[in-house]
Amino acid sequence: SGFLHMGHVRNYAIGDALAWFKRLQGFNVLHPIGWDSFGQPAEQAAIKRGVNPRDWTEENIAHMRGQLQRLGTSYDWSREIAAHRPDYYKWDQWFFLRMYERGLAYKKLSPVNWCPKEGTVLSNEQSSGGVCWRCGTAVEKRDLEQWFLRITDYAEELVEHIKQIEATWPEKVLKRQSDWVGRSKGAFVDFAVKGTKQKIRVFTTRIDTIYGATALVLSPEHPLLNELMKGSVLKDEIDVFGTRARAQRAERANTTEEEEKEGMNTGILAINPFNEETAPVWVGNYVLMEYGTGAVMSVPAHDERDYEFAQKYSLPIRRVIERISHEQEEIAHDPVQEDQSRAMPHAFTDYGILVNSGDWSGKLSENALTEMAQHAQQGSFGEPAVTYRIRDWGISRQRFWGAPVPIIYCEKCGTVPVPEKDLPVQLPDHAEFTGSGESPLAGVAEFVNTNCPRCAGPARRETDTMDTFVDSSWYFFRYLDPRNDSMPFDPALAKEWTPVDQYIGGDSHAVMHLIYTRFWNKFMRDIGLVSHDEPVKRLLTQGMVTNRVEGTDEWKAMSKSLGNGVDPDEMIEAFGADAARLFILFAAPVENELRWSETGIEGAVRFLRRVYTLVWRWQERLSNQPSTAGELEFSSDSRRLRRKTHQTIARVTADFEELHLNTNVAALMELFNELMAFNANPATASAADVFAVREALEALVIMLAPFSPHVSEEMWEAMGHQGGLLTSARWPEADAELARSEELEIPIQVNGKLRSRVMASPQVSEEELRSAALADEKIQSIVAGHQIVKVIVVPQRLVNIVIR
RNA sequence: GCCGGAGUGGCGAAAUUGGUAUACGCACCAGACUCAAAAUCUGGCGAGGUCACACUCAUGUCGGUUCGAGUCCGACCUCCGGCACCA
Repeated sequence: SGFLHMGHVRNYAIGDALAWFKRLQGFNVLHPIGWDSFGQPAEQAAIKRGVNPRDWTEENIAHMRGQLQRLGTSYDWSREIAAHRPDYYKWDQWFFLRMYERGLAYKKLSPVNWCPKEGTVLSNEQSSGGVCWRCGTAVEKRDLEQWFLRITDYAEELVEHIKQIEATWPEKVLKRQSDWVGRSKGAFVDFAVKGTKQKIRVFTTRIDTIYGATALVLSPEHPLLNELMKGSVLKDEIDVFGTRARAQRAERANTTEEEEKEGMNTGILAINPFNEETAPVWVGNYVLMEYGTGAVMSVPAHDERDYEFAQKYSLPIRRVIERISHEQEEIAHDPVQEDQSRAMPHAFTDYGILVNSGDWSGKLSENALTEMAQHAQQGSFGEPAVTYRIRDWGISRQRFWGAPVPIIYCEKCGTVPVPEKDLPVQLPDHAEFTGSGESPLAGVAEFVNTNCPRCAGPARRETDTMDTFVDSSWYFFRYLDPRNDSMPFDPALAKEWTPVDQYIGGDSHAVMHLIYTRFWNKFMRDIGLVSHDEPVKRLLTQGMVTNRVEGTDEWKAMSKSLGNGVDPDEMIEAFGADAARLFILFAAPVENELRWSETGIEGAVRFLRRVYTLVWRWQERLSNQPSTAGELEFSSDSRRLRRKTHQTIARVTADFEELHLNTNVAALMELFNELMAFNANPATASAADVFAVREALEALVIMLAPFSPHVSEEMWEAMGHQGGLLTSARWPEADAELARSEELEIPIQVNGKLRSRVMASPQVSEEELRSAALADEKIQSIVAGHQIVKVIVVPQRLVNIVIR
């Protein structure tokens, strides 16, 4: 939208710190940036202010690039890309054509999510919860002809491959994805319609309860309904019911309450293939056409919804599963008799023992799941089945500022894909922005009117553009090869560099971008562009940066509309980029919400200034040639400083791998505090003292560079590294020997309570430690008069004396 | 309702995965410097208790395991997030 906010700064500060760390360790790091520049903000600006979306976008990019550079981010700008440029979106179109060839991109008329405020169609992922992901407006359902991508073909893999990333992606993201794909195992069962040759197919995950099915319930939108009701006196009434149910469903799209269940008996009878009993066929507003087969068998005894429905309409409730009893004798009773007499206060949804179920009675219901599904298959009235909740990805958008769908409609030849040699299908320079809801491209005659690539006759272009999530589904692969004009990227480069080692973003994209990009990767694998299943090895979901909303107690993500945004440029102006970055990484763990605070950032300024001052105090001594440690005599104080230095290096190095950046900054502050406490005067310090100070300061400055690069670079130079940039320095290595403590303080507990401490050498034996503890004066006075039951000695850790 | 995650000082948060709870920072208090203020420096800072110690209590609540529990187990409470009739 043109301006960075502190949420961006946090994201980039995390990534930049990691890139610095890995480069200093000697790795070859690809650290790119680009612009997801198609989409609504540019189009809104065009509608409201009449500006050209392309100019507006380019200006914003220039501004944001400046902001990023002022923050000192270390991107490889030679790989910068932008989605709205033809050399990028050409490849969106190329991918679309590859999918079209394989039947993975298709057009169909279907009820789609329509945001009335934005005047466009949205995907299911973008209208999760019944509201538009951008503006929060309740979405409506409209029947429109739209382009879809067959993400459902990959539903199984999207669930299955979670195994490959579950150790390195946040659990909550994978959980949401897994729920979104919504795999459920069950069975299809065909119920014959009495007196016709028709069958009604239901999906159930509980085929074990089928002897308890006392009705079938169809969705009001079920396609068979019309045919079955032909000639029935109830037909008109059922139609009215269906229309009303649809209207009500649309109305409560954004409410949280469950709708009252309503239904109507159709008068049709269906036959349960397991027991040949007839069951009435109803229509019900709670049966979704979009899931399963749009028809369910109603088992009131063992399903809460069916129970509620049966209660309301007095349908019979037949219990067919009994709880497994722990008391042997209870099983011996005849459970059928007992159940029939007992009213059920609610549905029993657990597994148990089948009763009242023909030959299946007495079996464990859980085991019957597979057996009954196989039985249905053998009898040709059903089969085991897996269904998914995820729907195909609708990508048509009635917008100008996106990649045109590369399709041409010819009167003679029909739907014709644009030949690859004609890509990109370029956006025109100008269009009318009415905000009316129809794609602005439809009003651009020179765009719409074209010739058919097959017959050369007059033809019209598709005027919808693609969802911007198409652009972002594969962009990180383009960084590998940003100027390639014959392929999206060279597969050899992908093999070398991908999957992405570390991806950083918000968890708001859990079921949008992050699921699309996994899908896209699998498709790219299938056409031979990449060789791995998953695009991203490790994912970090950073927490939001929030600020108080003026006049309230609420902390919300910074945004223009709430007026609680903080401009990074103002922070840079007031405190400097280094302090802003340091504070944002220090204040909280990277995945936590971060509440913005100006007093916090002042603390970061203070720390940097103190380090800087210290470097200047020692500068003169440090610019001389360093001695080597071997020829020096270290005092106990300088050995202590060196110990802290090497302990800190070890700690920071390890914590960086886990992105525990807040504790890293704390560790650097501790090292600095140790340096301040080091009792040596720069004017008179011994060579050994200078060595220890140099070692500590060099380590400190190098390890500070990922957080605060500018001031670190300047301090590096002041320390005598003129001409040798910090970027070419090497990350320090911890010497385990020097990091080891010379003396340990061992806590002594009595009955688990801390009572005293003794000093001991790290080599002290268990026996020595035990006697030292017992010899301690304080311990003796506590223990006196008690019996010592035992003494627990944890080497190098503690002693616990148990007394009675 | 279902599924996740989290509860530690006034605040942001640490705790090597069962071994000295409260590191580091913010805020606050006192002192030094200053005519004064800011900045800077020094010291203090969980609660109770004490001149000061000692000691007692404290990681949402209650219980359990253990020599020892912020960490493990069980029950509960509160907050945050996700999903929403998915058969």
